[in-house]
Amino acid sequence: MPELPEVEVVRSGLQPAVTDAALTGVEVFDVRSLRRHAPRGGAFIDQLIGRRILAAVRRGKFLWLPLDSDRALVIHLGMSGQVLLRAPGATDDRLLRIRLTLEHPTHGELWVNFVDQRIFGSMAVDTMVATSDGLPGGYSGIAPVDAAWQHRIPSQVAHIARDPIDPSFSSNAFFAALSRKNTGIKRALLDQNLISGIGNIYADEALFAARIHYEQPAASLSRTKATTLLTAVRTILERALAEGGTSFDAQYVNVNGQSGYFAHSLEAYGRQGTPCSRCGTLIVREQFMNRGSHFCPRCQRLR
DNA sequence: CGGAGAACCTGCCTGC
DNA sequence: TGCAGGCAGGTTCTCC
Repeated sequence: MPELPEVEVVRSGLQPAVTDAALTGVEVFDVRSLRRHAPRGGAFIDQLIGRRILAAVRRGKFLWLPLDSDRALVIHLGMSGQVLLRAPGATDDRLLRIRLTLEHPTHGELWVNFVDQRIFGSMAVDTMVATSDGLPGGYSGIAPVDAAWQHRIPSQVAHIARDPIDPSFSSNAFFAALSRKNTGIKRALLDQNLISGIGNIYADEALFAARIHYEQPAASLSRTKATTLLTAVRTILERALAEGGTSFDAQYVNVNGQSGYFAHSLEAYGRQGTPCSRCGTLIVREQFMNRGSHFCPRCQRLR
């Protein structure tokens, strides 16, 4: 479900609630939500109870809460995950998989409910490793300070590329990687090892804005065209973030259960059969990578 | 090794 | 009303 803007909305909502809080309770209702945690079960809880949360950090679609140990609690929302802040004693959310109980020094006790319909999402306790470039591991909303967690990253996130709104993202490295890729541009945009945070919605939106066909070979883009595309990606991600993300239904919500408004601004995704806002040609939907690709057949020609 | 497709899951909506 | 089929915002594994 969630791409960078939606995950960032969750991160920023979590940050004030969890920073400096102590983990006093962990309940796992479905161990399948620990699929990225090794080993499964007990050790997950043992490594969390009594620990203090230092921050809420995000790279691409991965979220983690560094702990006052050498580990972090890694959260991935998958296609349908939600993180909801609840008052203690609140009625269980439907499809509740994991619940954390926190004790915050000023806000008191709080429940963090991890809800996930399809169970592609997960929570995991993971060890932190140094970032390969020595730069901050991800975005935390906190200016760089001399804190060990800032220059580390959970081992299972280390292979994920920086995202395009990360100050340490390298445009040159991205362009170079594109030129080496022997595949279509949409596949490249969705490859989290090249650039992270982009999913099916924002890939279609960025390609529409840059007037590029989704199967255009990645290596065939000129430097100018690739720059246009990266600018479009950033513009769209930031606009979506400013509007609280894209919600089609109650599936994507922020930590308080509220929807985002960017769905009203979509130009291509889900708009098949309706006129292109630029030229009036009907937007087409094609099956691609087991999902839909939406584009204007006139503005976005394969060349 | 890189690239493409399958696999992992459940719930909801549509059409018969 | 019931049910089969299609669809869903992602990542990782396997096969070529």
